[in-house]
Amino acid sequence: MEAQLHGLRQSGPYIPNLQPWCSLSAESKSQLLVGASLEQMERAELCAFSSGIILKGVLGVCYELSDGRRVISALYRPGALVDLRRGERAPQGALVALAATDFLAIDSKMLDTAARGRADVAAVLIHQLREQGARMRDHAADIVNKTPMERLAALIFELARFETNSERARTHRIVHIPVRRVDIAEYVGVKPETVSRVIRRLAQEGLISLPDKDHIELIDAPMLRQLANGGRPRRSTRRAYG
Amino acid sequence: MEAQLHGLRQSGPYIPNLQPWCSLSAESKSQLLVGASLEQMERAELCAFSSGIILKGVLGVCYELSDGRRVISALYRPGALVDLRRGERAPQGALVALAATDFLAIDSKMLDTAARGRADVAAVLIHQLREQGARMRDHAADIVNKTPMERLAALIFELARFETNSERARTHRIVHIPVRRVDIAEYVGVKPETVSRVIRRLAQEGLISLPDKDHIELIDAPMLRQLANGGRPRRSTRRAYG
DNA sequence: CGCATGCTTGATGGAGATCAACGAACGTGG
DNA sequence: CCACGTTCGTTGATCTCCATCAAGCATGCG
Repeated sequence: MEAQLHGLRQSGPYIPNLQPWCSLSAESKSQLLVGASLEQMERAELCAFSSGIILKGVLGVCYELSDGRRVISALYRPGALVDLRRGERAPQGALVALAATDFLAIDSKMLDTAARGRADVAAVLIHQLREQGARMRDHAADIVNKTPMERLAALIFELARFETNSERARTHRIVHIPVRRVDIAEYVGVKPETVSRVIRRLAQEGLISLPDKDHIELIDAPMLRQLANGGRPRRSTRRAYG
Repeated sequence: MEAQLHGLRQSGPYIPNLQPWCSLSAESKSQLLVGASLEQMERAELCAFSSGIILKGVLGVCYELSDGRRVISALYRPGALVDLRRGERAPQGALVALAATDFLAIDSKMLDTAARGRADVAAVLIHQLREQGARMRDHAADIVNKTPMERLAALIFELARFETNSERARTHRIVHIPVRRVDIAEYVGVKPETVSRVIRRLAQEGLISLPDKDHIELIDAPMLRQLANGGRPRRSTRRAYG
């Protein structure tokens, strides 16, 4: 329950060999590493930094409501640039590890300086911010007015895009679920019990299968995609073909 | 229901005299205006452009689900930079006017060029993208696991930050509601009937008053803020003090 | 007026939260 | 090896809040 802040350990910070970052020039990379630190975090561990790059694992932005409810408003996958700063107001929500995670914490001022001085850094920054804005809009659309089944279907496709399972997902259509059921529930806005029931029903209806608790195999991906997009006949027709 | 695309009319495009834009240099302003067009849109009118600046009114990003459900995943207020582009994939959601709106459509390539060549444009772009990302995270947290009452309370504060009522909001704490009830419902993820009931209950409990249908007066702003943050005793206690 | 649009109110049912208990996996220590 | 505790996931039974359906108003406009 109680997560603790973590000091940096003795490991060499490095720019990951992932999508947007590997194309940066050597000078840009080394400039970003000035003042950067490699944070190796356990699950449920809070992160005090507000900008950086995910090297491995999953981070989430967690809001704690006054009465104890927790919600997760954003997920960050490996390779994602995290930048929680906002203009005037103080940032809201806490950056928390949802799994064992390596995080390259980048000094915010250095990030700004690099973006101002180097065109490739600025391009990557703008690209990342745009991409994440689009993902947040998609996510908001997913959770605003969809049934739990549709939300989970959409989440499966979101997790399928994670770096970790790009190979397996493409070949065997197996999606790794890197977070706990509770985190899924808090991200899509249902209760863990409902997550469990919905996944079971998706398997019963033949859309997915469950090799183990951490993996989901896509059996009928087109149908699942249609479900994620809100394409259920009319009313939810749960046991229509039961 | 059916919105139609709109051609540009004969009016002079101009950079608005609003917050982030008025501080740009004259050269940057004139460069952004190359290829820009002033779109004057009626309510429910679609916008074919994916980047620009709102001069007046409200725009929303609207997702149409396969079975006819509509959701609004983002709101843009006057002064906001709209940039719906995403990296690889095609942008999702349609830009639609939720009220009579003046929109300065900016050519996407020109926006990129200006951001690449001019530091002040890049700074504004990055600032806007960060700000909107933060707002989207807040919004996702608002709609994920909150009661309709809490969602509406949060929405009132979001609308209070709109440019239109900055003066009245500060003096008399009166918030202008620029969109229809249906749009509110589709944005916060409830039905119009529920919006109506919740607003009535907020007024009954003395948190707000309703001068007319388009305005909300904040009577007990701290309590409303606490409600928006999820601070309801335990269970919703609707008729507890009936 | 006659019709359309938008907002509100009431009555009802159902989907998901809630409460409670069980089961599986894992590590620890005797 | 087994007893024990913890964590996480699952399953079942009940309840309640919101969607749904339906109708009633107010306003605007031809």
